[in-house]
Amino acid sequence: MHESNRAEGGIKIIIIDFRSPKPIYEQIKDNIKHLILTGALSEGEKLPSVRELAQTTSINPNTIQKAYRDLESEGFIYSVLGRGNFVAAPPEKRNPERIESILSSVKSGVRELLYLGLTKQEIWELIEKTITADEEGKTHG
Amino acid sequence: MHESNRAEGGIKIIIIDFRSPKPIYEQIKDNIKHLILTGALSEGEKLPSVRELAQTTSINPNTIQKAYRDLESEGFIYSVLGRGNFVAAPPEKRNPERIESILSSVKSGVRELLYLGLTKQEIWELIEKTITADEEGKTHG
DNA sequence: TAGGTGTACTATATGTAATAGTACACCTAT
DNA sequence: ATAGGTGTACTATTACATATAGTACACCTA
Repeated sequence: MHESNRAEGGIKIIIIDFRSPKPIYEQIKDNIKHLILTGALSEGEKLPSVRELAQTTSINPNTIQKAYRDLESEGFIYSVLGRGNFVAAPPEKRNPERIESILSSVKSGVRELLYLGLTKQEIWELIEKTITADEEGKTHG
Repeated sequence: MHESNRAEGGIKIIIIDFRSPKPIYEQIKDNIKHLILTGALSEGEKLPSVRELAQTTSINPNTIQKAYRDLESEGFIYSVLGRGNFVAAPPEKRNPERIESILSSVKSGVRELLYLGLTKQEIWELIEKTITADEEGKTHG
């Protein structure tokens, strides 16, 4: 099992599965997005540099840069030339198109869960359980 | 028996975006899955043949076949040699691994919706609205 | 100034996706 | 038995995405 991880300098953990059909840069994006959305990474916090993360994960710097570039264009992080990449602030205004896009995939997932035999109540509980767990995990001072 | 369960007018709706980064066979899979999960296609109903769907969508038969093959291996449809492809029955036993996999992506989506400013209540309502809409759309005899 | 940083660019190798074509076994209706 | 439709399995080719390797440059900080 090929996996790389690292915990230091502000980022908790990055796990890559080289055998997954999902592109490496997508896995990196999902990893960092998850850390931000769950509050494991706070606004303004510094991410590992392109070269550092490339070394610690044994992944090509170009691949790391592509992940960072995407994350920046999606508003999750921002880059400062010569300094590094940092966690951005959550959006202030709502983006209806983006919301609709994500909502669509969530609906599809819920439909499939119902198809697999789960009830609405079960689904609500399973989702809410982890969401509230996220809240607990955030830095509360 | 002059009237058989033919796919008159064929299948309801198959929409392909040739400019999408998502592979064509994935789009076909998602389309058919959606029709099954929403009840637009009922158990036992016949799907368009590989060659017919290839013609009506202007897509290579091999691409259609790949979509059908995947859907069969995932349990949504079943193929009968010489007769065609048909909608399978929903699973009887629960598949914990598969449920966990889908649940994971649903959670990620919900987390991102919260990040985008939606509240739990809003998300519950938006999801449940379409789910119940699906129920209304099914053939109720 | 030196070293770390983001960024851009070319080039190459690999795998997937999509197409085109052919062939065969099976089912149904005639 | 025959003809036509069906699923299925191949080969081959083209196009594109992914990942890698290497180089170069502008910027920031100590």
